[in-house]
Amino acid sequence: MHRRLPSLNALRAFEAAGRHLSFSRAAAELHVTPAAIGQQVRTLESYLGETLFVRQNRSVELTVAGQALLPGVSDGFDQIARTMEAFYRRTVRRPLTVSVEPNFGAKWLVRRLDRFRERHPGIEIRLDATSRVIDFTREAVDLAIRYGDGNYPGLRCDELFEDEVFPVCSPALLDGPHPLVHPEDLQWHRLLRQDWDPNAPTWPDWAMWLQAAGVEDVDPDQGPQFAAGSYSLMLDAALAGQGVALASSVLVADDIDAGRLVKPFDLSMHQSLRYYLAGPEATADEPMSAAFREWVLSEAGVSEAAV
Amino acid sequence: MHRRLPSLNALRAFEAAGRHLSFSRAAAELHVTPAAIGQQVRTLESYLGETLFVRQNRSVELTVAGQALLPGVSDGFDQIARTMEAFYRRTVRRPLTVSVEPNFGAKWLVRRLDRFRERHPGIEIRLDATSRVIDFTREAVDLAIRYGDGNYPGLRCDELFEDEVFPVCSPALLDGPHPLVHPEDLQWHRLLRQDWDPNAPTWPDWAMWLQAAGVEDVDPDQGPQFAAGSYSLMLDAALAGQGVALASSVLVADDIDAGRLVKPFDLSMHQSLRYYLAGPEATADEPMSAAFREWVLSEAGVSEAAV
DNA sequence: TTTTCGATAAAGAAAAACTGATCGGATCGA
DNA sequence: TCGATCCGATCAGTTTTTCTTTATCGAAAA
Repeated sequence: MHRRLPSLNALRAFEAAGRHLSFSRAAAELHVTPAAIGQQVRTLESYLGETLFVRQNRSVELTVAGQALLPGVSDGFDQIARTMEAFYRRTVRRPLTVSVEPNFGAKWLVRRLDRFRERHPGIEIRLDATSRVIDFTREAVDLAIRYGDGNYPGLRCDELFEDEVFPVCSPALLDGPHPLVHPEDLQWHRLLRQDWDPNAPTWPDWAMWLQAAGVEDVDPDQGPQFAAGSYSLMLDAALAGQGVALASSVLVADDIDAGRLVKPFDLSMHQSLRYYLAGPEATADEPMSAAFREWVLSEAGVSEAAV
Repeated sequence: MHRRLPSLNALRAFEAAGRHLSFSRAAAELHVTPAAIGQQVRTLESYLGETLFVRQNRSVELTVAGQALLPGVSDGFDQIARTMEAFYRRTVRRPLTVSVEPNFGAKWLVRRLDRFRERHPGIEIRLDATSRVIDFTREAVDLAIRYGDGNYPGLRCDELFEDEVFPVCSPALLDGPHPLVHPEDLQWHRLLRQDWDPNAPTWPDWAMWLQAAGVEDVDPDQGPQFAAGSYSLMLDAALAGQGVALASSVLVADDIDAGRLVKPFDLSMHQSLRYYLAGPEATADEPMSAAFREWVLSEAGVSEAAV
């Protein structure tokens, strides 16, 4: 079977533009710029040797040739799209179960999952938020994201992030009666404190940070306390301007980017523990696991090759 | 209408591979390497989160998922391919008429036209071999390739080649009893001579070349003569080893590349006349004309931007 | 008249696709 | 049993394609 097909991307651009009778709307549908549509259409016209659109200044319409071409092409893409939809639905789809450290899941992963769904519409993710150690041989878990030292024998393990800990607060606190300029200024503010599960890896506490900062006249034991596992409550308090929290760089990155939180001092405490993605070697190359790993590493800004 | 389609190229690779049950044959069909097919299929599998082929060591077969996906996708591409074929056939297709200087047409253009057809299956070329001056307003000619000075007022004109003239002969003459090493050696060989139409642009003759080479004891008036317009007969004689011809670089480039002719001396006579592609400004941007111009310029090794 | 909207052009950047080389396991013939 | 061969996998590097960015243009709308 010999098919003489033009560039399929050009054909798709033409089809969308012809259906909408607008390069801009076609561009919106395909998530590209109108210029890209224009170029693709021109490529197709050059390939065919025939003008497909009459360009008016504020609109386009199909030429006779374009009208002749559009319906069949639309049908073809429809057919393919229907097949894909059926495939997404009909195939028995085992979800990919990812066990995720709860704070990381809430503050980092779930906000990005939409992008994964967009990229891999065939893969359904099932999240399991826990810090438990996973026994992959016994539990129906495909991958786990954990905070630790990366020493997980027998598992395929990829580093996601380094981590450091530093104070964060609402930007409102920078403007108040006692602006946070030097660490000493913390004496005027409440320190939001996190209790730690004695069995789990912990972060530095305020006493350690204040010592590293060389500050002596701030009481590390004043201010609201939050139970182990209530990290996000503590962050909510910080977001609400109720005090200054010691936070993990990974977990506040989004809030800082958005300007909801600020980092008043430069001093960070580097953590030897990091976030890792771990899973059994045996399933590491299955498409679902591989796709998730590749995606999460690229979201983490780590090219997989560099690991 | 919102379609969630994977990469269309990946889908096409999968379809071909599934139809042939072989990456190699799919690669042959799509004119790429098997490695490319393998990567495209892997991309699709990662997108879908599902293995589509079972790889055996010397063959592949479809998984259940692959079997579910293939028929619908095939149908879609078939539909598009049928539409394209119908479009190529049904649309009233005015051929693109290109008037071409006869020697250039024979020695350069026709050998390359297949590549144009492959790139633009919708455009039919009609060649008109003549050296006449074309009046585009009166004759049904879209473009012309001419040998001249590029001064064609009112026309869109692009330079194709510079030209130079030098002796060529069959490689057999290099090994004979009187090998061609220095211009003086020409005295042992026949000079193939071309008469010129007194009204047309001419090339240098042997007398001019011998003078430039500083050779005096070779008679420029001995050897077979060929009538104006019989340039290709003269070249055939040279190809057959019957003598040495004065040839244009453009018109013998292919024969020299293929080793059928050689250029025994370094001395070339530079020509101020060149090959040009010319056509009316008004139609220069029509898809057919633009496609031909772009193609012929790229074949000539001239990027259109540089003109 | 001025603004706005949609299309266009050129150039450079980003992403996708492909090649080429190498490896490795069946299968086939001797 | 041993090569030789075939087919696919993989990886790095490169080419090609595709896209964005920025600026411009002309008619329609305000």
